[in-house]
Amino acid sequence: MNDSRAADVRALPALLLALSGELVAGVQAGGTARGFGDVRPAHGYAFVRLAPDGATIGELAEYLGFTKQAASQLVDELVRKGYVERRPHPTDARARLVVLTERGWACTRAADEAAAETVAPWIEELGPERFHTLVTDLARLAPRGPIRPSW
Amino acid sequence: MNDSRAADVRALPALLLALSGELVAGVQAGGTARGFGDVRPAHGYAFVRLAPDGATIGELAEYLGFTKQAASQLVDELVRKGYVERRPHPTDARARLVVLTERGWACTRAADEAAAETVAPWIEELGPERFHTLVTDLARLAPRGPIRPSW
DNA sequence: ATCGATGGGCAAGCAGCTTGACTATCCACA
DNA sequence: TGTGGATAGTCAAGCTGCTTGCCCATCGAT
Repeated sequence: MNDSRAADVRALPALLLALSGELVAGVQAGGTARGFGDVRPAHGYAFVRLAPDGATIGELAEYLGFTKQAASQLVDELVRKGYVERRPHPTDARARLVVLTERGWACTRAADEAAAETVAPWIEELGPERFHTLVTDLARLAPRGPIRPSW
Repeated sequence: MNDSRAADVRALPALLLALSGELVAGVQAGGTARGFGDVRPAHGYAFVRLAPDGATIGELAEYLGFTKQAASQLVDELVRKGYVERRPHPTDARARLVVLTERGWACTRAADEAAAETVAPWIEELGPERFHTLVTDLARLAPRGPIRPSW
């Protein structure tokens, strides 16, 4: 009994990493197939923060866990590729609000579709009930902070 | 019903990424606490391939999914830090076998401990049975290939 | 009006990976 | 048996994405 628990503990890390790796690869591939091959996974994490109402460079940097300078460069690249734009901040003349363009929203939707596509066979494999249990349990375990690239 | 399934599908990616991010962070922190702060997550993936019997540079490169040159540099760094050593290959004079040193094995054990430590509260939260179900289900879904850094 | 704190850009530097060219060795075949 | 293409690995150079250090403009408390 305790042996099997130890075996579970030993197996879990690899399983978790393998599965989340597969998810990232699936989203990447699905995004490319839909014409968004020029966004890297790190951009996806940024989109999550920018999606609802936009964010300042500083907020984005904090969310991603890197420097403002790096966040600014990342935004430069996304501006160049047409996914976001910098607007004047409504209440603070120092700050600028970074928001998604229409293409940015399209990319976000494509990523959601690609994710759903990647997950679909998992539902197939486990069946809806057991899949629901899995999601519920993961929800109990997962921290609620920002989702960052983890390598 | 179908609504709740769609909600599950939408929630799963973030949960999976959050949890595996937490795991990586936990292993990293636990490794640092045990005196192995100079290994990056990418090194960990290499250790997995090197652990049983060592590997050649080419095998390691293929496993990690990058070039032989990059694998060679990674090994250089690990040699410099005392985690691995290059030995002559027993049957092929062109090749060299990269194997873990005693410190490399110690680091591997520390990583396992740190992973177990990170996972422990999860068992606490779900209870042993439900945790076992979780691991079983993940095992049915996870691909069986190499574990690579995914960002 | 002043001054420390905050938002963010500029420039340089560094780490980790890729590409291309090269050497040493292997092994299949004439 | 020796010759030639394939393979293991390294050297050197270059690129990309991030950090560090510095700067200016604006904010807001006094």
